[in-house]
Amino acid sequence: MIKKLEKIINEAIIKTYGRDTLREQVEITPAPEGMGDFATSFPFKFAKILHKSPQKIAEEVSENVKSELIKEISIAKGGYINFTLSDIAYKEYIGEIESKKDEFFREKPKGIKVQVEFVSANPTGPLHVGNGRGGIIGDVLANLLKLQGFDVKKEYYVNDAGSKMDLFADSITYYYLKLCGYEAKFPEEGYKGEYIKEIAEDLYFKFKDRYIKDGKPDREAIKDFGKDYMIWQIKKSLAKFGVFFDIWFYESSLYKSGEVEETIKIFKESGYTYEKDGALWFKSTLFGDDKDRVLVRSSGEPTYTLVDAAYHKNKWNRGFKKVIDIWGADHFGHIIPMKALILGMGLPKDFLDVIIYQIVHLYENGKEVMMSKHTGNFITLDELIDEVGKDAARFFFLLKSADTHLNFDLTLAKKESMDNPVFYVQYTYARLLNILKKAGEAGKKYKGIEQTDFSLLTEREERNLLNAILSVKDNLKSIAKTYAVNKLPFLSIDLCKKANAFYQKHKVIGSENEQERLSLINATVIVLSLIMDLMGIEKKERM
RNA sequence: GCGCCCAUAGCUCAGUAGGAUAGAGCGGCGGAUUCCUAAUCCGCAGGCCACAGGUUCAAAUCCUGUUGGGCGCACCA
Repeated sequence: MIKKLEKIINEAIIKTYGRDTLREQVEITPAPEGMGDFATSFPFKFAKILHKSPQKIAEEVSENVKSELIKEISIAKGGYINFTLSDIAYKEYIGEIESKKDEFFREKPKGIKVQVEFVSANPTGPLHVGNGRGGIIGDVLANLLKLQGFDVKKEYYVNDAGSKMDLFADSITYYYLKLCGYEAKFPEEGYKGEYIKEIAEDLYFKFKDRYIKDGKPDREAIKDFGKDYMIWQIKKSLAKFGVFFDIWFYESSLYKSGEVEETIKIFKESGYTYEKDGALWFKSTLFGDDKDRVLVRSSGEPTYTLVDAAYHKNKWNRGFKKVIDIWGADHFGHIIPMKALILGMGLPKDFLDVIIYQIVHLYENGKEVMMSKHTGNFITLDELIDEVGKDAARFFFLLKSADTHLNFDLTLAKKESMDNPVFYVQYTYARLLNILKKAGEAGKKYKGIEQTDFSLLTEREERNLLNAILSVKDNLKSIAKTYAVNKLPFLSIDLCKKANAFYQKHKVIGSENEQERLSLINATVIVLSLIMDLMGIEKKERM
């Protein structure tokens, strides 16, 4: 609806001043209470350019606004223009929602392949709560981008080739050797969690001492076993969390396919490399980095940096035009080098967007719970979901914008889980649905949009709810554009507040404007259902 | 030291790409239920938007500096 109003205003501006160079300056926002339905403040912006007062501009332009969608137009506070919408505007809009349902909010396929890569935690341990935060941001963003018509794929990058994996294998080996009756020494900096022991026990249970030959453990085989075990665990946790990936991409596959070697060649041929101290360096300072980066170590081993470059080249080769990587704050330092690598390989500058989410701090009984895979002292995502439930966990993670720290108070979450806003939204949904159900049972027939007259809905609560619905499509578009998925729960809460305010004060069934109110509630249910689907929150028919 | 993120009500946080009187939840106080789900609603109290300057008709929002908290600055991943 906002888009439509913008168009109407722009036409009026052209008609008034004969030019449209100011087009982008026009913004339509919801009007403050009691000042109509929507508003714009563009006359202030035009004042300097046109050498006229905002008041005058508002007057001149509003005289040229001619649209059946607008019932009333008024000027306030020296230059704001406020609109009151006509019955036709509501009828058209609500009518479309009624007939097309979710599809009304879906944009036409753009034919653009977009990849969202997230979680991508090393398969050296269970997912922790921070991975949950990345998981929900990625999952919901993917949903949102799909709605906007992009061809979206969700991908998990499995780092199964680095030195961390060796350490992981050696940690398992320690317990495995002991189970097989050998002496063993726990590796320095090894992974200490209880799960390491469990993997070793599982390995021993299944294969006894098959992976020890002449007292020497088969590191690769143990690594593979541990990796598969961990990935299986991770997939289970994600499923419980409602997160599913289209593609599981293995780092090791880049070695096998020769793409790592290929990438070295690309960089060497680009002329952006040099040899120093026996290593191959990339001149990333040419692309805004503050130091050059090593691609191949003096030992001949490729660095993580190089492999990541190969990985992103691979993404490009698969036809993605846009790649969104979602990383924890600890990877912050990698953004600039990564973008430099993209440019160094000759890929477009806007190919990669990175979303950084800040650390999740867990609190229990007022004290912070320290989390580290190395000490083994951490709360897993699994445990969190068991404590507060999938819906609450998703909603809570989603609620804060990615770039602010998230304090998750477990004690509070456990104690007050029934006060969690997710229940508010689910309850409201069930309640509204019940009206439609009751109306059906009572034999109340909805006669269709043509038989409704929204100008009859003049109560404050009715207008607020109607206008909130009219903004949703534009809201979703702008949220997708800025990747600000944290606004989704707020959007749903806002809608619910308005719905509940209406519900509390006015009856639907048997009321004078029953037709119009049924239409309003029906549209609210459709919109709320859509937003809950986007967030991956379960819709309950009764609570 | 350098770079980035954060600082808004007692607590947890929003603040729609500079706009009208800065909002919500929780907590506190006071109300509402013969009626579609009270897991609800309405009202009151609570603010130097960290601090100091600047830009603008207009700043919580943009710029500069200061303070406090966090993250990053590897031939780790």
